[in-house]
Order: sequence, then C-alpha cells, then structure tokens
Amino acid sequence: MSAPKRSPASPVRSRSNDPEGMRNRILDAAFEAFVTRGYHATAMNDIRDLAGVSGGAFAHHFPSKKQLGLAVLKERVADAVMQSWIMPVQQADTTKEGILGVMTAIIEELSAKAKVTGCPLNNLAHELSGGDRDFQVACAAVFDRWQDGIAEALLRDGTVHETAEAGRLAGFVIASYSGAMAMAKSRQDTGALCDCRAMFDRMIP
Amino acid sequence: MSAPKRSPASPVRSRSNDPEGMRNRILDAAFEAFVTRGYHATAMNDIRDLAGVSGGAFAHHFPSKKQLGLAVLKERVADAVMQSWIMPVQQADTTKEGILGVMTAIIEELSAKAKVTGCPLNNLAHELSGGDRDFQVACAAVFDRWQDGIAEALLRDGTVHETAEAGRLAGFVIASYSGAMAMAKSRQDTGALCDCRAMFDRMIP
DNA sequence: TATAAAACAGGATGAATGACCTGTTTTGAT
DNA sequence: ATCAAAACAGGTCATTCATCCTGTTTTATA
Repeated sequence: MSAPKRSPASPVRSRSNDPEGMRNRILDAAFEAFVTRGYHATAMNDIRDLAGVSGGAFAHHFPSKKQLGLAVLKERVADAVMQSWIMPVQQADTTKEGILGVMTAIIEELSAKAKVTGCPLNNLAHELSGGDRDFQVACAAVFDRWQDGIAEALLRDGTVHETAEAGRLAGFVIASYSGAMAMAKSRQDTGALCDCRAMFDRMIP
Repeated sequence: MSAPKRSPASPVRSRSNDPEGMRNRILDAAFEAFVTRGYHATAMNDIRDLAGVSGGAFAHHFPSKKQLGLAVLKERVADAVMQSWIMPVQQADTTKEGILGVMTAIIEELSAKAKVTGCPLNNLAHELSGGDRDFQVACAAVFDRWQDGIAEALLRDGTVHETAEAGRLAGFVIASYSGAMAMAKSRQDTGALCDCRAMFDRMIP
C-alpha cells in the first residue's frame, strides 16, 4: 500500500561519493570486528552492517574477505602498532622509560575498559599466519617494523651499543609483552602485564 | 548395477565397539586440525574425515563443536603443556637448566620439521578466549597450571625464595616464550625463540 | 536369554556465509 | 555537453557448515 518508492521524477541529488571515507569506514569496522571477534568468526555481513554500507559499495572496495583482511593488517594493525608502541618509545627521554610508559598506559587503558581484548597484531597473527602465506608475510612485516622501531630507539640513546644485541632485546621485549597480553586476555586480568612491566624495569639497563 | 549392499542374511559380526578409542581418535584429529588450521577455520567434516569416523559416531561423542573444542583444550592442550613444559622442567637438575632444555628441544624440533606451527595453547587461546566465556576459562586454567608448575619448580630448588616472586618469574618466562613463538610462527623462523632462550640464560639466576 | 541403553552408520537439512550480478548515480576527462 | 569509468545500491545464488534424524549393531544388565 503506497510504498514510499523513490520518485523517479525528482532528480534528487541526495548522494555524494566519498570513496576514501567509505573505504575508511569499512576498514574501521573490519579492524574492530576482526580484532575483537576474530577473522573467521566475523561474517562479511557483520562488517557491512557495522559500517553501514551497501553490498555494492562493499564489494567495490573489497571484492574478497582476504583482501579486506590484508588491508586491515597493512593499514590499521600496522598503524596501531606505530601509534601505541613505536612512536611513544622513540619519543621518550630514554627507551626504557618509553617502554615502561607504554606498558603503564596499556595497563591503565585496560583497567578502565574492564575488558581485555588483546593485542591486535597477535590476535590476527595467531589466527592467520599459520594458514595463508600472504597473511603470514603481512603479519611478519608488522612484527619486523615493530622490532626495528624499538631496536632503533635502543641504539639511538645508547641503551645498547651492538646492533645485533639491540635487535635481540627489542624482540624479547615485544615477545614478552605479546605473551603477557595473551595471558591477560585469557584471564581477563592485567596481572601478567603488570608482572611483565616489573620485569622490564629490572632487566632493561 | 549390482551394488555391493550389505547382505542382511549374513549376521557378520564385523564391528567391535571401542568408545574410548573412537573418542581418542576424534580428539587427536581435532587437536591436530584446531592447532594447525585454527578452530573456526576447521570444519566438523574435516575432523570427521581425518578421524575416519561416521557422522553418527561423531555426533554421539561430541554433539557440538564447542564441546569438542573444550574437550581438546582440557584433555589434549593441557596434556601437551604438561608433557612438553611442566614435567621436563620439574624433572631437570635445576629449573634454569630445565627451561633452557625445553627451549632447546622445541627449537630443534621446529628446525627438523621446517614448519613452525606455534604453541597449541596460544593458538587456541588467541582465537577463542576473546569470545565465549567457557573457552576463556578453559584457556586460563591451562595457563594457570603452566605457571604454577614452573613456579613450583623455581621454589623447590631454591632459584627463588618468595612465592610471589616465583609466580612472577614463571609467568614472565611463559609470556616471553609464548610471544617468541608467535613471532617465530609469523616469520617461519626460529630466531625469536633462540633470542628468547639467550635472554633466559642471562636473566634467570 | 530378554531388554534397554549405548555405540555406530549414513544421510538429510536449514541456516549462514562469501561471492557475484544487474542496474543506477556520481564523477572526471574531453 | 558527452562519454566512459568509478562509485554505489540492492538483491541473488551456490556452497559450506554445524546440527540433527532415522535406523542398525553392539554391549551391559538382569
């Protein structure tokens, strides 16, 4: 009964294309869903509805789920690591202070949220890097940049003098944090992260 | 054309029930598939075919995928942690030697396989402990037993004297190993694990 | 041996998912 | 203004998946 169909007689200029914004909305929704619920546990429908885009627009920007996953890794996850770890550490007075500061910030953020989601990179890496090679390479690239960023900071302020040693310590810090976050996520408790921070405080020169 | 139907006239006593063995075969296949491909990426059909059991038998032992996943966690993953970590560490001359020995054994095993699958517990924990609460609790329980086992060893041989400190160090060792394995899996390279082992060699008293 | 329950076999099914398809509107280049 | 391509809309479709169903065989119990 009198369905409100779009009247074809009125040339309403109601739509304005914003490809970049549309793409970003999809990436944001996908990042949120993939990281919290997991890649395979998230349906394309969920992301579509979350982002509020039509199927056509969605398929136009991301023809397949794999392409969307790779884009999330390379553009959103890599950026999250850069924003939350690399930059704060490199901008701190000393690398040790930077690392401890990042840990403190993350612990406080989790305490406020009362919901431990885990590390975006590790969440996706564990699920995806074992299967498809493209995913594996993308995850490894983010780990590499993460480690290089911390190692660079360690060398720059003289915390460590050997390049190889800087890489080792940086990798160990990242590994310890990643594992502590995994335990924190499983337990829904920041204790493991607090203990990890305390250990860093002792062992980093 | 002369289909080889089972002749109802011959009371062949060809089958012998072995509920426990059947259940174990399913659990083994599920453990292998869940850990290597992931929980959501594995279809019930895959496990059924891998185990070589009929749909009826499969449904009889595990009516739902969630029940199968929980059983894998509580019976297979927990056992893997016990066999590969807790027991070797507790039976070593010193806890430090035990930890380093476990790391060496894992690194050598991976080098031989030329395929880094990752830590069974961490693989499943990352994918599952963020969603369903039953999975989260099951994963946390395995982490707890892991940490308690290492902490007990640290206290027993006098490596650490305070109970709280033993728990902290044990948790840190587990976290560092878990994260290093995640990096090794992403990179398909045991380097992170080797570096982690070297760090343990320095910092554990 | 009689009987019920457990164990097993093989297939069916409805829901959900990822990909795709046709058509319309907007944009940019000429 | 014209035209082609990009951007977007809305719906469809084949496939996969987890679960369930009916029926048969084995086992335990009395």
